[in-house]
Amino acid sequence: MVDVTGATSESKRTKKDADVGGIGAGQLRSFVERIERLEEEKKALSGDIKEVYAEAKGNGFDTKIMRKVISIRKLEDAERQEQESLLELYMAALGMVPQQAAE
Amino acid sequence: MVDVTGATSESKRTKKDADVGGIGAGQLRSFVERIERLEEEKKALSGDIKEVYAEAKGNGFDTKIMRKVISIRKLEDAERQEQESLLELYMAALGMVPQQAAE
Amino acid sequence: MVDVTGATSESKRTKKDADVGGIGAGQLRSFVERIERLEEEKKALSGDIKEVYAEAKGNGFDTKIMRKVISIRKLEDAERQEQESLLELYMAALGMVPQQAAE
Amino acid sequence: MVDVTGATSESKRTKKDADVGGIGAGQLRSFVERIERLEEEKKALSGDIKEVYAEAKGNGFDTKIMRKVISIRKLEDAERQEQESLLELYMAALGMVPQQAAE
DNA sequence: GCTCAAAAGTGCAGCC
DNA sequence: GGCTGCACTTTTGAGC
Repeated sequence: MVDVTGATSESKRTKKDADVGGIGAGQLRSFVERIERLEEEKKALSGDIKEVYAEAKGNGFDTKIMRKVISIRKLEDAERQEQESLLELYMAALGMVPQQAAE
Repeated sequence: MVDVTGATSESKRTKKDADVGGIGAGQLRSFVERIERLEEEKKALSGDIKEVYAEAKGNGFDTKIMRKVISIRKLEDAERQEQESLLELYMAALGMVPQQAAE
Repeated sequence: MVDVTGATSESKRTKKDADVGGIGAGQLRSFVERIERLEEEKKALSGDIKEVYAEAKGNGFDTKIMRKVISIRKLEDAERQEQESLLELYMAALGMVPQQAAE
Repeated sequence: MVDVTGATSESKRTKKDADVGGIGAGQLRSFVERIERLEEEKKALSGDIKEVYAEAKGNGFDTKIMRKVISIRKLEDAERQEQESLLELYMAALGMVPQQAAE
């Protein structure tokens, strides 16, 4: 049998579930479940977004254009942040402290 | 100027923010903001997942294999759901009604 | 004028069709035509598939269920391949070499 | 057991593989296999296309731009066909016969 | 015509 | 740091 932990173990004693391959299988299980839980939440959010688009369409809006608008706003936001980080860089280079870094 | 609402308006009165193009711009704004909020939450979850992988890696696990394991589990889950929907389909084909349709 | 070859050329002499932008335009043309030919074949196959479904429907089969069945078979096949690649991954992690890599 | 043929049968005798649900299961199997074969060929072609792109990249071409070029050519071709079919329509309306369909 | 699912294209992260 | 492979997004096509 192979090491299902995915851990780079060197002993590979394969004792029991709680300690397989020299590294905690229970720990691995924990990581995997946490990730799967988070991915489910992501999936749920995707569903929510889909619903909002559906609702918007039901109110006569063109979702294709909406998506475009949102993507543009995202781009602009990214640019803005880019500019801000550049500004901070300049300020740091000039020995200035940022008034208040936005959290 | 073009109609940025994406609404299938015919009047395009462009009065104020609350009513552009014959359909509520405020309503559109609301939809857009809801979507952007949800997308932010998704992004945050992606970050969380990334962190978990990093933590796992810090504990000696091979993230590449972990990802593979998770993808397989996802596949198995997908197949299970497929089986269920197929069963429903067969039942429908046989004129049977589902005992209780899950809401 | 811009470089339509897509090649990372530095000269941009734009002599003739056989040599544009310092890199063979004829070569590019060849690649493009090969791709377009392959895509046409793909499209033809899609048409063939459509025809088979139509024929099946003409013989009294429910194409919706057929599609479902086929998708499930595909899923099962995908999972099988996933399992195999996972096995390879495990073996690699254990420093084992594959007996013989299937061509 | 349910009717796996997907056929809209009313008898559902479920005799054996060659005749399930009143309609030929063997026939269904034939349809399914034909479709799966065609889909495999499609997949193979996708792989071929991928290879051509890789080869082009290896020769210094920018595949992203290549894809753009190809998509534009496809669009232009669609437009051209649109024009031609319109022309044919006009000619038919005028009682003219098409000389010979352009290759 | 609208909705939904499959396919393609794009962008990103991990790896060499 | 370039590249391959992967995930997400977008687009296209089929079904109802």
